[in-house]
Amino acid sequence: MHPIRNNTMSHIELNDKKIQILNVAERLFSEKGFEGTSIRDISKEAKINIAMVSYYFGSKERLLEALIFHKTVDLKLQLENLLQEDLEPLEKVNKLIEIYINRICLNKGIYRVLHFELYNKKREKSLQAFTELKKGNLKSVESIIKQGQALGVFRKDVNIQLITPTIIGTFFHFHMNRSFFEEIFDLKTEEMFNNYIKNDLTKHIQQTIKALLVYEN
Amino acid sequence: MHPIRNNTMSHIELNDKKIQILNVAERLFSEKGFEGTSIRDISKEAKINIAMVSYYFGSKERLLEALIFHKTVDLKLQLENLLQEDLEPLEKVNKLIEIYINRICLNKGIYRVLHFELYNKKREKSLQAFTELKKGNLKSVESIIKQGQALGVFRKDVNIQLITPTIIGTFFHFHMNRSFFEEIFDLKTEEMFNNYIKNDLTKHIQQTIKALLVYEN
DNA sequence: GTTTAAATTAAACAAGTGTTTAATTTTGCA
DNA sequence: TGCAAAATTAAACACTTGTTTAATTTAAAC
Repeated sequence: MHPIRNNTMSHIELNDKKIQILNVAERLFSEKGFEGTSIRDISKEAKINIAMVSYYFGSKERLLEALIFHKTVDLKLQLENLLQEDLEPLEKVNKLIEIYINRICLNKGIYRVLHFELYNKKREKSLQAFTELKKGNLKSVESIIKQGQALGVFRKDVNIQLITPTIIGTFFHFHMNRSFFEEIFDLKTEEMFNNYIKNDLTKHIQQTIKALLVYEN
Repeated sequence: MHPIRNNTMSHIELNDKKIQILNVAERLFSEKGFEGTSIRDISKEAKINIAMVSYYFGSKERLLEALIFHKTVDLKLQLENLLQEDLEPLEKVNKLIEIYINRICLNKGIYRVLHFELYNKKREKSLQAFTELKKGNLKSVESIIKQGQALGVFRKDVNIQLITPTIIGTFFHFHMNRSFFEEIFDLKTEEMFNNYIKNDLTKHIQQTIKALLVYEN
């Protein structure tokens, strides 16, 4: 009768209505935080009954788990594909940066949620899945850089594990202080803001990482 | 009778009990978020009556405002002092990075709160104060870099406004994914974690910014 | 010691929370 | 068409939320 009681998260099937709920939840969680968003908010915007969230996902907590799972499954693949491509090391790194920015741009909401709601260690389950994802990503980045080092293009005294923080961190900080940068760069429209990211911010990050990787004392 | 009704935030005097409340609030807001922290949580940990928060600060919202104001007033000065120091451009930049990291380390809590709770634009008042703070900081950074450019030490095609996001963003991303980095770097104790920041992470950021600023094609 | 204001308290307030229930409607299949 | 499972609903549940009230205690000034 009840579709998911005593079920594990990864086996929940996603019909249209569930995906609709997840999308609304993503936006609201990202805008107002997990605690700041009520199930009534979600059901109102998704135009469903309050009970449907519990009916479909079991609880608000498990809705969050389902959301994180749903939005991160395909991220891993994209980086692994990049590994196989036949590109020069620096081109690969630049493409890596573009992929990161693009991915996070497309999923702004969930990344905000991931960072904010997984910071306190209580949500063990979601956190573990997220950690595994990051480990996989780090491996991909590692082998791209080591390829460049083996070819003598990249210097070897860089802290590879800290390159991702610089890429994502720069982008994220820009995003988290959006209204500030909108003001100082005079980015009046959504389009102008996105264009700034696509051109200037991406270029800055690529320039930074390139300098770090190829600069000789 | 009531000490603060119809009063503006900046004029609230801070006695010991208020500061105690602010400190507890900072920790809890940072751990569980603004919405995730109840006044009862705060009053319990601060060992005061629930009504005292409203009595002292007027409301939970104004408690947050007071917290932000209280914790950011002296940040501006530190950067302005650095400007006056007689150092080589690169030394100045390195010291700038150390100041940033140190400041945020000392005030981890409030910076988390600032980023998370000020992201949605509803809290106009606190947001504006924060924006002014960032503008001032940017000015300091700008003139440090321009000094280096005038001396011919730094290249001129860097996006100065995006340097702070790289510094703070890298550090913040590291902090927000603390448990992940604790795992991959095997940082078992608080001390080891702080040492990693003080040595490796700081070095990485300094190395990155140096490369960006002095690298020639 | 009395008085007056401030500090502190327990209790109550209305509103909002996540979740469950039980009844009803819709759906898919025989 | 009939029937059983699934989907959907409104209502109620117990609980927590931020805030206010009114009473009491503490502190300071005269």
